Amino acid sequence: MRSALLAWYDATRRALPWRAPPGVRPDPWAVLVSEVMLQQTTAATVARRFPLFVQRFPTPAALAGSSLEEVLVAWQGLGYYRRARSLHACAQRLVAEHDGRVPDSLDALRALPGLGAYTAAAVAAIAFDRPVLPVDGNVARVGARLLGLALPADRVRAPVAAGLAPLAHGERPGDVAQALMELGALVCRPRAPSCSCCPVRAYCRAAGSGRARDIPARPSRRAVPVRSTMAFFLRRADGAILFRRRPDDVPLGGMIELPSSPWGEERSLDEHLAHAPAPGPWEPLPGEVRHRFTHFELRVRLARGTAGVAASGLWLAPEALSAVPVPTLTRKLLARLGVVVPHRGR
DNA sequence: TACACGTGGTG
DNA sequence: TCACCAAGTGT
Repeated sequence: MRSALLAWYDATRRALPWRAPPGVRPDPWAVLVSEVMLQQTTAATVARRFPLFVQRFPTPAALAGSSLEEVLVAWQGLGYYRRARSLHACAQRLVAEHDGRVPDSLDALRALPGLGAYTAAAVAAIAFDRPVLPVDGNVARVGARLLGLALPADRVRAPVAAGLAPLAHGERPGDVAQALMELGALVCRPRAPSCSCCPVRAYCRAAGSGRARDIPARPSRRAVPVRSTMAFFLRRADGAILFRRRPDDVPLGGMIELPSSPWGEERSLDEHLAHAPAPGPWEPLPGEVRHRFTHFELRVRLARGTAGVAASGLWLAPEALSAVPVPTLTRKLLARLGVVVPHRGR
């Protein structure tokens, strides 16, 4: 089973930007950065963004010596922005406590900000060939099928970790980990597993009984609540647009947005206008912009202010937006208003 | 433990 | 259009 898996990996592995060529020891910092980026983010997205990021921050010292603002700018569009904050803190810890290098023990990795059980194990295995098996969503699914565990998806990690742990021992534990993840991404997919192409089908209890598609069981979904707001667009004669910076301790913390009323229940126009950044008049625009966050949907109506209205805040020319962190929501609103935002790395 | 936390691709 | 979901972590 182990050798069949590795043989398949050697023959079909993708040349992803963070992967060292076969037989070459990867740069542990690059592995760490890639694993943090890959948390709940697709390999295709990370593949586009990773090269520029490590070029910009090639070492822990380079990232630790940059401002959080610079890191957030480089992280734009990747989502889960707390990861960028954690990575910044992580780099500073590496410089302060580990001589600017990534430690090679599981315990030391696990103690770093932003590295949980999965990522610490992944870095230990992939960068240092430690005999540990990181269990991510792919490995959990692959393992649940191999072992025939008909449990809900959010309960399979522990039994899979126990059942597959022996695979981590022996040669090339890092490649075993990546092979299982690669198998989950390419063959043992969530909805349409290609069991007929699977290199370890002979060892799979779910495939043997034709149940692969139904394992693991899907947990039931709850309805996604809707919140509403009104965003205010004010543009000066010189082209500058009024923005504000979100506080550090909220979602999208430290990032740039249009002034808006609080996100919440549906409100009347007058209630929204009470939160406008200037007296007005304001011209409500038709339609709304919908943006889906992880756990709620935000519906944004837009109002355009009259040129010449006095307001204080963060006035930025569109060209200046490349130097500040702009989340996708703000980008979407500006696009609706006909403002194109420059963006690196997309 | 359950929930908060972003975004883009996909069928 | 829309639900699903992807190399999870912190609280």
